Amino acid sequence: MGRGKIVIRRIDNSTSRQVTFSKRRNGLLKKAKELAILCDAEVGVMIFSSTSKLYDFASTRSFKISSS
Amino acid sequence: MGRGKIVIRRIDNSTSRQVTFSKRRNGLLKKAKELAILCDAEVGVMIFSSTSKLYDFASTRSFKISSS
DNA sequence: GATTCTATGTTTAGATG
DNA sequence: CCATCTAAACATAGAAT
Repeated sequence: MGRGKIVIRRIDNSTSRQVTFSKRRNGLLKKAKELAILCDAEVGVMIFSSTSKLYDFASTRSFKISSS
Repeated sequence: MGRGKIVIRRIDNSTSRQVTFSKRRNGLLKKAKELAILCDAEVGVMIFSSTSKLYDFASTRSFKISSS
């Protein structure tokens, strides 16, 4: 993607890491929503930034937990 | 993507919906892992298929929940 | 139910406001 | 910190297996 292949490994430069976090976080949340809608699935995503700020998505108000 | 643009709306055909679920589920989990590694973030994803089968990913063994 | 193929649509790295 | 641009990398619809 973009100008140059990247390797999946922690990004050392903190500025680049923050920018990539912002972009990919939005991308992940978008994909989660699409999966839930397209496939009628329950999807939950939670992301904590390195500064512990939470970004999340849930396809329903809550997950029903039950024993099977 | 693929041969023809798609609209984000529940896929009516159950076979197509199942195939798309399989592909996009893997795509979402992969993106989650990449985000966690690249950006040093905590990421958790849980996906329940329409038959309630669970597929998930967590960047750590557990999330530490605490009041702020 | 997952996987392979391939044309095409989507995401995104890096640079720039 | 977020928005936009562009080219290149990546994800994936549809068909077939």
